[in-house]
Amino acid sequence: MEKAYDPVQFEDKIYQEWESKGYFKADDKSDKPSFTIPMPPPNVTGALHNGHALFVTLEDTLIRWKRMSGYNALWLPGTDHAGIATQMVVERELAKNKTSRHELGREEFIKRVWSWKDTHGEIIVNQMRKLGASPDWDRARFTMDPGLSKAVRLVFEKLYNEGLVYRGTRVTNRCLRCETVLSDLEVVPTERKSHLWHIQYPLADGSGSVTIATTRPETLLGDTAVAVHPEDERYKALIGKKVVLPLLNREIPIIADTYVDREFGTGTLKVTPAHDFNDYELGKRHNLPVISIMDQKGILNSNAGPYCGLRVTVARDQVIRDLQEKNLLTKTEELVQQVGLCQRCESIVEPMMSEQWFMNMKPLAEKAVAAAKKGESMSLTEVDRHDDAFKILPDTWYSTYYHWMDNIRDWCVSRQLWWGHRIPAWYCKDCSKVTVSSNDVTSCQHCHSTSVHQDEDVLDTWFSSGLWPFATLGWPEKTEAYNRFYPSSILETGFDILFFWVARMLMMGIHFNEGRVPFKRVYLHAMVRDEKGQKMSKTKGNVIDPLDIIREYGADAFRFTLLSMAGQGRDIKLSTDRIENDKAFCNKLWNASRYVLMKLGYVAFESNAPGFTNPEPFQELATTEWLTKNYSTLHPVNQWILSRLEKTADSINVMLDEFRVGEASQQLYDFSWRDFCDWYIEFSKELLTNPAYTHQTQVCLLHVLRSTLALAHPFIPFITEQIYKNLPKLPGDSQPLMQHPFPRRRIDGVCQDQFTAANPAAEETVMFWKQIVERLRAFRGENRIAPKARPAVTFQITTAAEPGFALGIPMIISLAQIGSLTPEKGNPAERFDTSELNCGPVKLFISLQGLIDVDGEIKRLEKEKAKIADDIGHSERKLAKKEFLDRAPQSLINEEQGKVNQLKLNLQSVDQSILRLNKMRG
RNA sequence: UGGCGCGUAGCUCAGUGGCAGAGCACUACCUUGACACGGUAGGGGUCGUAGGUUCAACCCCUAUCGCGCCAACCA
Repeated sequence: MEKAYDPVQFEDKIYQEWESKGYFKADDKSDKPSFTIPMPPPNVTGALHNGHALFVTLEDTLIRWKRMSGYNALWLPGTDHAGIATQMVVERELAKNKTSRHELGREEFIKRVWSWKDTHGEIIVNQMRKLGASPDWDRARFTMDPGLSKAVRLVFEKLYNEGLVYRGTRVTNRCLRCETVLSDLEVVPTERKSHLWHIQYPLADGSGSVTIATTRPETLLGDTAVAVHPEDERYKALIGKKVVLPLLNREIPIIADTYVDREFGTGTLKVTPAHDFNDYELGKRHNLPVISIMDQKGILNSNAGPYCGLRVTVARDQVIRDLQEKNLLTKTEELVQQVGLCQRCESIVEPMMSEQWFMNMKPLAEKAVAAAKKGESMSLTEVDRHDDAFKILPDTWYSTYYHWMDNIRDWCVSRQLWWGHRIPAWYCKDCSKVTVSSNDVTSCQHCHSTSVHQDEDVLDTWFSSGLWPFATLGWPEKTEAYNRFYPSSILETGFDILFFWVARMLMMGIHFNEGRVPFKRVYLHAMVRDEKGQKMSKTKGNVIDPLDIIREYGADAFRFTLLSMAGQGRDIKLSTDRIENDKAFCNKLWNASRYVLMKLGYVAFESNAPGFTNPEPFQELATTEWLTKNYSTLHPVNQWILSRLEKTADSINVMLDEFRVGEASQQLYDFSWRDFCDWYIEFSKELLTNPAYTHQTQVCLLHVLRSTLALAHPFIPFITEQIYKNLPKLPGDSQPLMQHPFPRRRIDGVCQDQFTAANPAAEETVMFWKQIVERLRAFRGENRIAPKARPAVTFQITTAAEPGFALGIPMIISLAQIGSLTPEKGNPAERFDTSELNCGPVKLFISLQGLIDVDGEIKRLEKEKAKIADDIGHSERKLAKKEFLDRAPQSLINEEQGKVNQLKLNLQSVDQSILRLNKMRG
């Protein structure tokens, strides 16, 4: 094994091995239980960013864990065609070459996008490999694959026939830059400084005027009414009268509607049904005409009279100038207004009338809510058994989910783009009716005319991603894969696409799979931010490139950082400090492994390495069998580490199941570093010198190391696999670590550990020894006893604690770096050069022999005395309270009393020490 | 405006109704044959604020302040 941990040396090599040997593959015919994660398909345009790194790491950890736990694990990868995003990127490329999609024409443009996809679509996929991702690459799907395209068309047709998809004309959000309509979700409300213009509308009868306040003066050209609140005393008399629309001189009515807020502006509202969602509803209630004043590109049309041909923004300035000239603009206020921006290009979204395809979501949403409610009331294991229920973790997201679902609005699914699934609807030139079909249509189903042409629009990208969990498995065919892997087990993704994607998959999945949910659990992770908590963006220049991180720290360290910071529902502030530390963790594991190998005599590190001889060659023994057979003969330290290992494995299994990944990583870290490295390895150095324990300790070292590597493998797969390769092979060891059984308690038959390792007695014993070591070390530290000094220590022990203490003596001597630890024979109170330490049932007497700074030690003891006195006071006050004695549980009272007794003993010891030291000082 | 989350050591965060924890950073010492990407010891917090419930509150309740996110029809 190489002396230095250098991830670059082996990560790629190991990955190639895994992949080429087919270890990532799921099996359609396996009789193992299935476990499925549909991978959120990244956009083909994308390069790997930290958000991807997070989901890849989380999902890879889960899938590796389940795979090792004996499941037929399928992680189904793929990519998304990402309609607008990809079209935008390719258009930008075209612009660089001074051309445009319009110049190329639709067919040629789409060809270009496909070729772009072919050259760029694999980039991100390969970057995932760098992270160690282990999906079944052979099953990779693309949202515009023939199979998925077929599913999309079929779903559209079915929904149309069910009346859930329909064509309608209404106000929609239109991005003028992208030249398409958008769904509500794709419009990002953003605050921005604007003005509130007060405009006078003269009454038609000449009896005065009404002043309205608006942020969109140019839309007055499309006004079809002025609205006031029916109970507004100021305007009551005007209801039913008419005003003359400034600049156009059209007469429009004054209507009354409670929607109007009397407090805002002037309390009167101009109504422009064609260019405002609320005005549209208002107009519908009052049968107002709808006048569109602009075309789809935002150029004013003939309805705008003299402003025809102007861009909206230009028209606004012109309208304001003209109103000013006519003295109709009475006031201009500053105000902060919310405007909708296009999610993709951040240009202002213009609400305008257009004819689009919509999907009625209510009926589907109701079923998706029912499945959530059902799952919410169940335990995790329970929900896994019901196909009509699912669970959301962390559960704080339920309320958000319900709120959105309960208030769901129809979804505008058509887009005026070229890149995407073309809508399978054909219009007849003769009877002008529409034919919707999943198959290409050559004649009108109504009049049989062959004069038909397909809808020019494509579907919203999310329409196809909504089918992802089942369309990728071959739906509508009931393929073997479909039967085995639907419903999938876990859908893991960022909360930012809960509505865009997760909710839609649930609705579509339940609707098209006989009421069976697409996944049993939804895991939502936090967003990766920079170390200041800001969103990473290229413009801010705070982007940390995951590939740079991997190059510098290795994929494992990066993964471990992401996992340990993936606290639930919170931002992840990524900083390189943290990654550095996790690389140190990997390094620690690496070196601990080298130590174990060295002590097994498996490799010699130095020419003068102490030659531990192997009583039996390790190739010939199975550690678990050996341990099972010899468990009762194991030294408490060996039993202790096996016990710690088992507990850790157990809680890691529980935590991973509950998606408490951060806590699971913490457990792994603490066990590996604190228990295994800091204590067990140190203990083992002493144990190995005793021939009685050498062999069993070697077996334990090997067993614990192997188990730790297995436990850590889902988190940090590369380094663990690499170390594993260097370990002695046991009988039956022909597989790589990634196929090794995951350590766990014997709950489901997958366990390989046959001995019962949970051992509270051994844990207690070793804990006691550790405490003594820590007391002694602290004593040394505080008294500045020279590191090389080896003070002699004697002890007195209670008879209850005596049995077994002898076994701990060499351990304590070794770890506390003392000269000796022997039973106290004389009366230490008579020796001035001895300090006394109280450690529960053991009293330690340390021969100081001029080793210490007497004044310093007295000072320390005084401080300790004060602390103990303080603690005694605290406890005694507590015990003196009648209410406490009456109400607190007896066990607690006993515990408190016991504590006081112990503290008093400690106080005595301290007093004794002070006394002696004072005498010593003379 | 509503919903949710967060405010704990200098920083990043755990945490449980029973005298505050970890990692990093900091200080001192240690180059001990796995590891200086290391070891040992140490300093540091009235757990946002104010009330309440309780024998006991960082934890439960109420109010309040600050930060963040999400959903919203106030032009």
